[in-house]
Amino acid sequence: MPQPSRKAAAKRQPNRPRIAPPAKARLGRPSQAPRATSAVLVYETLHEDIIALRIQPGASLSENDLASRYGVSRTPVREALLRLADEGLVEIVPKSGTTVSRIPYAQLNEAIVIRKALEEVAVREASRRATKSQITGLWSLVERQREAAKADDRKGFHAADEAFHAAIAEAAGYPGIWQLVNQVKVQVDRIRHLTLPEGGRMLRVTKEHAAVLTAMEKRDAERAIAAMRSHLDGLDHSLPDIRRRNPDFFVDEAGVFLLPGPAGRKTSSQ
Amino acid sequence: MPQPSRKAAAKRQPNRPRIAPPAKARLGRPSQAPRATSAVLVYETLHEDIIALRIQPGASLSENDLASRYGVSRTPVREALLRLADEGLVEIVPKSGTTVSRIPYAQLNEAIVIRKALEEVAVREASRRATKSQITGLWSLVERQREAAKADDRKGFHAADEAFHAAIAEAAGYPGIWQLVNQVKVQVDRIRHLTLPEGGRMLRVTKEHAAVLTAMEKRDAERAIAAMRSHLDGLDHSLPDIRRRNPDFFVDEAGVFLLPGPAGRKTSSQ
DNA sequence: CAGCCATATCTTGCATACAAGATATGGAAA
DNA sequence: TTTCCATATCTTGTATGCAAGATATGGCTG
Repeated sequence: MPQPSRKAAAKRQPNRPRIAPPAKARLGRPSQAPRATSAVLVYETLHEDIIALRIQPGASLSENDLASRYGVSRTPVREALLRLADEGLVEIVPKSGTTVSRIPYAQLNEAIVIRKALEEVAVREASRRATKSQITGLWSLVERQREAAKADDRKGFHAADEAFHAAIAEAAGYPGIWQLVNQVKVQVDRIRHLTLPEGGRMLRVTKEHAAVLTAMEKRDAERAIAAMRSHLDGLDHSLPDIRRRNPDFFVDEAGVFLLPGPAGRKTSSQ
Repeated sequence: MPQPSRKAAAKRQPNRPRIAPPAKARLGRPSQAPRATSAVLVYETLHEDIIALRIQPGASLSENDLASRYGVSRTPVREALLRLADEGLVEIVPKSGTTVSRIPYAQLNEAIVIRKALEEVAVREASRRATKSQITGLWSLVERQREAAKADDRKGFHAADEAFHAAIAEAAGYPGIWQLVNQVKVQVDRIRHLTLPEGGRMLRVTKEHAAVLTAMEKRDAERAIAAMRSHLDGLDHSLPDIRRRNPDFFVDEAGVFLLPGPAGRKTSSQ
C-alpha cells in the first residue's frame, strides 16, 4: 500500500516542488546544528541523566510527570522520549507506561566488537591521511588528558578521551564513524558510571592513547591498530564484576519472561 | 542544568519505582515488535517511498498535506517525520518547511567503508561459529536468489540479497551488525533505484554470494572476508555516472550556501 | 481468610487549536 | 519598469483535550 488514500487531499494543489535549499550533510545521528526546540532540550537533559545513571535503569517515566518537571507540555516530552526509545534508552509500552531501559548485558559484547571494528578503520585511515596539524592536535588532547588524570578530574578526562577518538575519526576523513560509535556505545557508557574509581586507570588510558598516536605519527598503521585494539580491550574485563554488584540494572537478553496467562491469570511474578 | 525546575512537580508523590517488566533487547534501530501505531505506519510508508525514490530528493513535504493524505492528524505524521530526520532522510527547518534530503554524495564512500568494516567482522565470526543448519539456510537463500535472477525478479532478488547478509550477521552472533548496516546504507539504497537494469548483474551478485558462502563453509575466514569485500566493492563504481545523470538528487557536502545577510537584507539568492 | 471482580485511575495515542516565525505575494512608490 | 515593503499565507512548535487500553485498588463473595 504505497500510495495512501487521498481522502481529503485536494487542498493545496500548487504543491510546488520548490527547489529546497541544499541539504546539510549527515550520516548517523545528530546534526551539526540541532534545532533549538524545547523538545531537544528535554531530550538532551534526559539523555544525560540516563547515561549518567542519575535515572536508574528500570525506573518508570511518565510523560505527565516529566512535562510538569520541565515546565512544558506533553508534546515535546513525548518527542524526546520517542528519540530515546529509538536509541534503546527507554522502552515505551503503548497504553501502559514508559521505563528506562535496563542495560542489555548480552549486547555489550557486540557493541564493543562493533566499536573495535569501526575504530580500527578510522585508525588505519588516519595513520595514512592525518596531517601534521592534526597529529599535533591529537598530542594536545593526550596532554590535556594527562593533566586531567593528574588532577583527578574524571569529567575532564572523559571529555578529552572522547575528543581524542573523535579527532582520529576526523583525521581519517570519516567523521561519521565516531557518530556511529557514539550511538553504539550508549549502553556501555552507562556502565562507566558503575566502575569504582580505580587508581591508575586514567594514567594507563593516557599512555595507551599515546601509544596509538605514536604509531600513527610514524605512519605505522598496523601498530596503531594493534594499540587501539588493546586499548579498547580494557573495557570488557570488568563487566561481569559490575553486573554482579548491580544485578537489577541489567537484563540478559531480549527477555520476554512470561507471556500473560491465557485468560488474564496473574502469575504474580517478581 | 541537569535538574530542571521543579515548577509544578509535586503532583503524584508516590513515584513508585515499580520494578518494570524486563526489557526487550535492542542495539541499533528497530525493535522486534514495533508498536503498531498510526505513526509507525506513516513512518514505514514514507520510508519506503523515499528509499524507492517515489518521492524525489528535494521535494517539499508538509505535515498538513501528509496528514490529509494519510487521513490522520498532524501528530503521528510529525512523529514519523522526526524519525526520518534522525535517519537523515528528511530535513526539518524549524518554522519554514520539511524537505526530502538530497543524497549526500560525499558521505556515500564513508557509508560503504563502514559497511565493509562491519560485514567483514560478521563474516569472520560467522565463518567460525556458523552451524550446519545456518550454512544450509544460507545456501537456500543463494538458491532463491538464483531463481529470482533467472526470473528477472528484481524485487525478490533484492529481498533475498538482504536476507543473505542479515543471515550472516545472525550466524555470527552479531545481529546488531546488520541493523547498523541497514541504518548506514540508507542513502546508498536510494541510489540503487537509479541504476539501469544491467544484464548479468543479478547472476554475478549471486555468484559472489556463493563464493563467500563456499569459503565460510570451509571455515576459511580470510577467504570469505576477501570475497565479501570484493562483493561490496561492486557498489561504488557506478556512482559518478549515476550522479552525472541525476545531478539534482545529490549534494556535495554539508552545504550552507550563504548565510542570511547581517541586517535581514535579502540577498535574493536564486 | 482467600480469591475474584468491578471500578477508579493512570498510562500513552491521537486530534485539534493556537502561537510565532518564515516565505511568498501583491501593491505602492520611485 | 523596477524596487521595496506591508501583508497574507503557510510553515513548524507547542499546548490541551479526548479516547482507549492497561494497571492497581478496594470491596465483595465464597
